[in-house]
Amino acid sequence: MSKTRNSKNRSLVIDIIKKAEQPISAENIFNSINSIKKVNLSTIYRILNSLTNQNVVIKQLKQDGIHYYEINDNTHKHNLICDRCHKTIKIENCPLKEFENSIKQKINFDITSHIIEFHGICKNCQK
Amino acid sequence: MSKTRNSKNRSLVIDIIKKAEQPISAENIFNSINSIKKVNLSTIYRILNSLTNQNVVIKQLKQDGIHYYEINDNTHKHNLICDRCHKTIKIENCPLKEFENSIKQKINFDITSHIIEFHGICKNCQK
DNA sequence: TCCTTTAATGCAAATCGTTTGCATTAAGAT
DNA sequence: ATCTTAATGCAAACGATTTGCATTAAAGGA
Repeated sequence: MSKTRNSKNRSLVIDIIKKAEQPISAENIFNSINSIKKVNLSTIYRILNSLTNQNVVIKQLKQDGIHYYEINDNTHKHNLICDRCHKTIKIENCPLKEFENSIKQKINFDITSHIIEFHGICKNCQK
Repeated sequence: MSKTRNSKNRSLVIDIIKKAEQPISAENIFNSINSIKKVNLSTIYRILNSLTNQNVVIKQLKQDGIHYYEINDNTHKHNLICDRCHKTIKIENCPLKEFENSIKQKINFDITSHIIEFHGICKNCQK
């Protein structure tokens, strides 16, 4: 294994993902950094893949065909995506723990991971 | 609205998706049809998009970056994907109904749809 | 049945997010 | 300060899907 160097871009990317507080796309990160200094998109992708492999961030492909990244704080969370304002709301408790247990008991399928995409309309946008 | 014609390819595609009994990709369908008669991939995509818009089939983008199609029988189901044999197991009852209600009550977010991707190891492959 | 209309198709090129090869630059260990 | 090699920029490639355009073939009416 080669050692990961602490490049400026790498820490910039981490900072931006942290600040975002929502899953954020490569292009978004690219734009954020580019407003400060010039970077190449492929650099962003390489950094993101490295961060993903090292479990620093979690990568999820959403139904819009774009990968979104968020900090991996080792808690299992899900997001609610508002289809009107496109904001994402974090929810802390995962509703599927018991379900996964019951599936294990019923049909002996061992669920090791799950990805959910919730869509709907947030409180504000319902007005 | 223009009227959809009952082309041979269209009904072939529907048949193949039905027979598959698993979510199936455009390329899979393409190969199936091509073993019988010559078709163009873009034709398959056009048929699939038409079927999706007419709610005849349901389209889901999975984490592998490929769209999978299954017949829409208007029941809400989910699939368990075995990461070893890559088979898909259908599960009939959705575990998220109560959860969605509780979210509505707690934070007044109105969940209109959700997509789940369960991964794990099936009964057979655990041996 | 033959005509007419227009949806369906084939083909090639375009799209879009992401990845890769290669030459250059710069971390960070010695 | 020097050396090794990870990080970067740039352009080209990638793979799934879409699109433009010319051609073919359903399906309704004469």
